[in-house]
Amino acid sequence: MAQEGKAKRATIHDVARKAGVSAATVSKVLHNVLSVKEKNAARVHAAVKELNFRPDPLASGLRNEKRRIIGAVVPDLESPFFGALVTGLERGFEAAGYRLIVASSRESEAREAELVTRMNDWRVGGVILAPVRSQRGSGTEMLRALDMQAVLIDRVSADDQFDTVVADNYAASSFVADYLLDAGHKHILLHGATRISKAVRTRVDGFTTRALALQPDIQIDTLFSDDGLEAQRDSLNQYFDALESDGHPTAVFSLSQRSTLLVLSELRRRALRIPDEVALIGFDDVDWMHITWPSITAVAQPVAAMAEAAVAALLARIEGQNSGVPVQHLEACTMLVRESVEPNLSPSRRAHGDD
Amino acid sequence: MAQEGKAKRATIHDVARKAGVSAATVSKVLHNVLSVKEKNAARVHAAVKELNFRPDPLASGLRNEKRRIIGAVVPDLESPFFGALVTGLERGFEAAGYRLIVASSRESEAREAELVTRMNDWRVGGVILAPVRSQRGSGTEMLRALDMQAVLIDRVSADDQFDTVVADNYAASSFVADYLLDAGHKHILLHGATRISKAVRTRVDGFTTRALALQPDIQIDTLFSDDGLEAQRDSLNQYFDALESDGHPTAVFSLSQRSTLLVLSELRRRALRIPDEVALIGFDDVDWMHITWPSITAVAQPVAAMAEAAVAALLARIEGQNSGVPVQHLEACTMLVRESVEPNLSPSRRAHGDD
DNA sequence: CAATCACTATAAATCGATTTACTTTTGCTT
DNA sequence: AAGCAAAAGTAAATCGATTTATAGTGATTG
Repeated sequence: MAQEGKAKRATIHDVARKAGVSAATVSKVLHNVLSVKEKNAARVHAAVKELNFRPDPLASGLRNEKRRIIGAVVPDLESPFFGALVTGLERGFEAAGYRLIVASSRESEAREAELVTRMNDWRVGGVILAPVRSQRGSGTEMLRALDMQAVLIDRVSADDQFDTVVADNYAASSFVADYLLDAGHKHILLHGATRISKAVRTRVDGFTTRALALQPDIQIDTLFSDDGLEAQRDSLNQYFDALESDGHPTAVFSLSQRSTLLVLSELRRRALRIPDEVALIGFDDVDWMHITWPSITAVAQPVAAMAEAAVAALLARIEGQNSGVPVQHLEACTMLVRESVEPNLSPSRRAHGDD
Repeated sequence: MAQEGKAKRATIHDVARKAGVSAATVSKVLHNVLSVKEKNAARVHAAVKELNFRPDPLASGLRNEKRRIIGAVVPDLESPFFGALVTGLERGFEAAGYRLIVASSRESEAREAELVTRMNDWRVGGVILAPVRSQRGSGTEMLRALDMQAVLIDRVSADDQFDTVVADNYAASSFVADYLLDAGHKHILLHGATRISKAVRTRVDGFTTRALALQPDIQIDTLFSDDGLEAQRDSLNQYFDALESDGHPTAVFSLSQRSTLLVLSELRRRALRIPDEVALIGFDDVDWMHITWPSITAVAQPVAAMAEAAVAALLARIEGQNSGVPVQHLEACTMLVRESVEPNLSPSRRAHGDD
């Protein structure tokens, strides 16, 4: 009993011997092939239990062309967004009887390609790739070269070979424009604090297009910086200093979580009251946003829906139900209305230059 | 050329044929065995390159007893702590020539045991397990039963079979006591906002023991709640309401990230100035803490050091350099001094009941 | 010149499950 | 009871790399 763990693993042949049948029969029983007599099946099951047998995935994978394994490559495992995404993917694939292998490219294109190659070595049935940069990166190229099944997610636009899944940044930002203009804002700052990616560009587009359509004379300032914390604080600081004489924006649309953090910090440092003096709305919702005071109105990315869509799309490809042209799945974002934007202010309090 | 990806993968025999040698020789070349003539080695390398050959890990794993693969099981991939931990582990093991497979138990003990079993099936060389609850959970039991090499991390105390790696919660909390008492605080709230775990209990112990030793008449309130957001806000609110008449604590030691968030929120709602009226120090450091205003003084867990220690400990076991009794690795935390605690206040401003 | 040693190289066995191709049983019909 | 199709069972091939046991090749030595 004490040495039980030391004993060599039972193989399918051990089970066969104990059950008095052949290895082939055991294999059939394990795979629910019907052509096995009740009696033998029972003996096999008993032997399996007694010997504590589990098939060796290496051996079984060697013979099979494809395995029920999916690989996921994300740029970063430390961010809550990708953490949640991976969790959702894992849940979805496991429900369908697949295993998920997760790896992080750590924002490196070279690693991304390397991981895709490795996953091909492991004969995964397919890959969910969240590329470092866009769908034209080296990871995607490798997927193409190796002729793998894959779904691209998050930092991509439509692709001519792979299904893609992205949050509907455009519609969400467009809605933010509606919301802020409806609340009476006429001078708005768009603030970004990351390298300008496909997603951020789309957010700016969506907002600006809609805002200008609604109100051609609106004043939209944009401020981007990705130089590290100090430089970012400085640039925000300088922006507000420069404005002092002709009035400040009455609302800020921060384009990422990090940006929201920076803007919030700057507004507090200047003792600008939220939402009275400056309203704030952020893209990306994070746990602390509903707990600050005031709580922050934010656009939540549909992580769960994105994971689900990606799972469904990849499984449809793998299991051959879908061999049509690549589809782009746009998942709708949700705006979580909290306290940092006051709806329907009287226009007078929102006039320009009345400081 | 266009169909290249479709072509069947090259095997070691294909390489052998192309190079005009046997498969065994190719294998030797790939493993840097010296007994191969320069000329043949060169031909093999050429053939490998030409056919774009990569050994099939399934086939090679089948023959070998153990593979250079490590499994990591963490309770949660959405938290920045475990995200960073996993990233550190991955970096460490890859530097040593091992691959890391990551999976999340999603706070379920059953899943934890299942994942450990699965990793054993995959013949990992060892496992890094961050248990859901403690070292006496089902994952650890499974590790024992399967006689696997493993290192336990984070939510554990010393174990009699496995090396363990934990942050030195006791020393850090003890230091926080020094720091707050040195700053003149005499009434302190300890606030927890998660299920009481081994780690949190140690934090309370460390703080209380030290504080009482330094100053026996100190007033330490403790408040714990894990009932969900609203209940947590309520309990904090009630605590402060009840105190109104006989003065409030002049400092709060929040015992987790979430707790810091809740306390911060409540203090702001009550318009209590930080650090003038109430000082705040938190266990766990998160990105937003150095960006709020005022920024939050916090104890940072040594994630990188923990990952490094776990990697080193496991590799030492696997590679047989260490077969001694299990060791507990205590990694020192760092206190990041920011603005939410004012050092060395005059005692008068800190007196009780002067509101 | 035969014998021995050191080096290279390889054929074949091996790992464990799956699957193919084939044999044996069983069940049913006439 | 013979005949035959369907069902049940199995031996052996297979997947691809590694490794063992063995064979070949020179070179060196007694």
